[in-house]
Parts: sequence; structure tokens; C-alpha cells
Amino acid sequence: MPRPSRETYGDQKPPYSYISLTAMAIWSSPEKMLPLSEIYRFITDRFPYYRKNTQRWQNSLRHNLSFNDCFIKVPRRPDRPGKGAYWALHPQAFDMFENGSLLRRRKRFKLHKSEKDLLNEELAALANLNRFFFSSTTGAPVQQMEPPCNNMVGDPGMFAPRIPPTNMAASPIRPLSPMLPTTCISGSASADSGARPKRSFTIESLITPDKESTSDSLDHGHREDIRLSQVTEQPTRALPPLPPIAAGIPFLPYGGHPFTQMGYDLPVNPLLMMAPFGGLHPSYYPNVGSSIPHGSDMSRIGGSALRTV
DNA sequence: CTCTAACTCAATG
DNA sequence: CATTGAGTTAGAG
Repeated sequence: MPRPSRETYGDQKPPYSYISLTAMAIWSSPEKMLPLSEIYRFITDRFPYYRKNTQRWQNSLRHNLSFNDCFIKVPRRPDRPGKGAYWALHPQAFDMFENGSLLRRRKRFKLHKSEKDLLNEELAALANLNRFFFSSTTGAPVQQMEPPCNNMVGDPGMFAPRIPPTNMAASPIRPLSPMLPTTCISGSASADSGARPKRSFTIESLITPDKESTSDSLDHGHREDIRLSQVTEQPTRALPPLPPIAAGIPFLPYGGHPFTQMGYDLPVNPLLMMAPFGGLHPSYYPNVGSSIPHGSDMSRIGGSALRTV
């Protein structure tokens, strides 16, 4: 029997919460972040049910984005014109569907106030970095510069770049090719594999037709995106050697997330690796070679000193 | 049946 | 588009 797909759901409501739908959309994108409009598109493209009553469900979805700490709003880079911010998954929220249900989580992902404050500080700093690295007039990236924090906050020693300023491959997502045994690379602490849903959950495995993998209407225009659909369930077979981990992209030990169970490793949320979690994603903030040290005085970053350079 | 996540409606910025 | 609140619905255990 076919797994759930566009076809099987038809006009029926798919068994996913807005949260999981949104997470799927975000997770399916190369940068692991999407503007609202793209999230809408992801959903309407593959679930006919959501082509109706758009006002209602889109409002609900927006409510979810704001309400749930698992989603974080990343300021749009000035050289990326468009409306609205990008939405990303909180790095610590990858395992929020640990019970295997994409309908209802056991517990809501909530940040404590201190964590939220910290995150907001980081985001504020990020927004300020935008002003530093991009022309305020043209929005274009400015020339190579030292990260502003270098000449700002105390102890220079703290600024050893955690991420080499190298230009890394755009998409950190790595189709590990077929089959799952929840293989996670390296730091995959949660060598769990144990108490996990038997079912193989994955974005595309759930929503893509079993056969007919070819691109249809929804592939148009949008690049790598749908390449996830290449993954299908197959008889177990040896995994090919893992490609080397791109330098600077640390991996989180979330082996058991449903989205990973089709053979994807979860890189640290590439869009926004805040200081507490890693650093800034080089593809989104190419000029930012080092992250802001945890505990820095964020009020000073992006201040007057930034603008004088 | 209970608990609470998820959804809806809607006001407000 | 984003945030927030209040009231309702419904899934999981």
C-alpha cells in the first residue's frame, strides 16, 4: 500500500499539524529557512486540501510561527530583497517530534526566559551585523572586513573564529542515500535508534508519491529543494561511505528525529547558528568569520563603532 | 477521562 | 506580516 502522498491525501486534510508542515517546509529548503510565502507555497503545492480556506489556515500558521519557540525569525539579509523575515527551526527543536507523531507532540517546545532573552540578544546582534556587512544604500555586501566584534568587545582571545571563513558548499544537507538505520555521523550522541517510531518518517517520504519521482508542477523554479525526494525506502543495503563533513559545520546529535530517519543527518541549523550553538552560517553571512562570543555585550555590537568603519 | 497541544478568531501594531 | 490573547477542539496516554 502506498505511503501517504499527494495522491492518497487528495482533498483530505493531511495528518500533520501546522507545526510539522512548517517544519517540513523549512527543513526541505537548502538553507533551512524560508520566508512565509515559501512556506505557504510548500504546503499548497503538495497538499490540495490547503488550497482552500487560505485565509484561515494561513492565519493559524502565522500564529504558530510566533507562538512556538521552535520557530525563530531570522532577519532578512539586506541583499536579499523581499518581504518578511525568514523562518527557521530552533536548533534544539529538531527532536520535538520525538514521539513520532507529526500531529501532536508530547510536549511543547518552550524556551525558558533566559534562553529566549539570549536568543533575542543574538538576533539583535545579527540584525546589527547586517548593517555592518551590507551597504545601507544598495544593500550589496560590502568589501571584506573584519568582523565588527573583533574591535568591539573585550578579550580578543575569545574571538578565535569557530568557523573558518572559507566558502563552504552551499547546501549542507546531505542525502545519505537510501535506507535509514538512523545513521548519524560523528557526534551522533543519541546513538539511540532504540525507542523510535518504526515507521520511516521523512518529509518527502511522507508527501511524495512512491513511484513517479519526476518533477511535477511544484518543482519548477525551485532548485535543490525537492531533491530530498530522491530518498525512498528500499531494501536495506550498505550505505556508501560518508562524504567528509564540511569544515565548520558541526553536527548535532539528533539521531532520532523523524526527519532524519530516511538517512539525513542533521547539520546544525545552518541558517542561524547563534553563539550559544555554534556561530553564523557562512552561506548566509559570508563575511562573518567568527561568531559572537557567548556573553558578549550585545548592546555594543552594531553600535556606533560599527558604523565608523 | 484528563491534560494540554493544536487550532480558530480576532484585535492590534 | 507578526504578535498576542482567549476560547474551543481534539489527540495521546
